[in-house]
Amino acid sequence: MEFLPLLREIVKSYQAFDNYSAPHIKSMDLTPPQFDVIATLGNQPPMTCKSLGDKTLITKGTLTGILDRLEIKGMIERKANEEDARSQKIALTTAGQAIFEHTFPTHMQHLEKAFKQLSPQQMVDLTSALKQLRESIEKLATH
Amino acid sequence: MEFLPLLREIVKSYQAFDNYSAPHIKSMDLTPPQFDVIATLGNQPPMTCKSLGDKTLITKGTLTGILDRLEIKGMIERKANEEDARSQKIALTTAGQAIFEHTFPTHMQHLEKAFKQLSPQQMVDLTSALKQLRESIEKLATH
DNA sequence: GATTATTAGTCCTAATTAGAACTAAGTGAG
DNA sequence: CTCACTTAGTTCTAATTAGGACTAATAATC
Repeated sequence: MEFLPLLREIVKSYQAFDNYSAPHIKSMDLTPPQFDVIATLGNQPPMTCKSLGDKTLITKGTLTGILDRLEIKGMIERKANEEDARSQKIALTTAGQAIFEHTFPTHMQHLEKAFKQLSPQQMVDLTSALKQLRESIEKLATH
Repeated sequence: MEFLPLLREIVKSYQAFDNYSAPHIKSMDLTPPQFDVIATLGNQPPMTCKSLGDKTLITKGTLTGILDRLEIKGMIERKANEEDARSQKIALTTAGQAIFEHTFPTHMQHLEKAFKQLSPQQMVDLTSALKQLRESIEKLATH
């Protein structure tokens, strides 16, 4: 049971980050998943739902609703995929692009403050330790 | 922007853990928050919603619904609080206690496997690095 | 080439989520 | 004591969440 403090700390870190990030995103009239989608589409060629879901870690059933709301807000559009009629290409509209250009840098600056306390070396070390743990968890999950 | 890999890794680690943990909890006919509540009440004297929410990091509006469902399942009961008529004491029923005794150790064993790859020292280091980061984030959030 | 299997996305359901409004009950200042 | 303030929980709403059923289209196999 010596792993409990670590587990607890992972959960609390994640939630602390969320509690810090979410109000700022809300002040831009977006929800966190909506911002995530806009940020992922920004400065990228249009992509399929599948690809968007893989990058944002949002499952397909959830993604449909998020895209519906962004479409109503006029920020994204669904276009037919020439190469594969099963799928679509999701792209930012001009309005969505403008939102991206305004909100993305602002939010990155907001987040950067939270990480300023760590040295670059600490960030590298922490990242690689978490990665090792994650990969060992993922290995088990596929069994 | 050097913090992005770390941020990404925190999110992915958290989700990897969730993806590993959730199916096992579901196999015991509970949802993750329901299990969280049972585990928090287990081997503890009855506690108020407030206290339960603080420990599980579940907000009060959410907690009401989770407790409703656990009450319907006969696992918890809400009892009047003698000392303060505004609040209640939440307690495991006999059935809930039995579920706790069966599912808690089983799930701990399941989780332990995921952390076996890390040495005790690595766990301590990782925990303290995350804690430092979290505390610096929390300091900003209170502004 | 026909059949089978896989893939992409939508729709549906049950549960969670945060936050705000609301009620009831305790606390504190005068 | 009385009025303002705080606290505990419920209720409500809009959005997310995962997962399964479903449709349409593509790929794979024989």
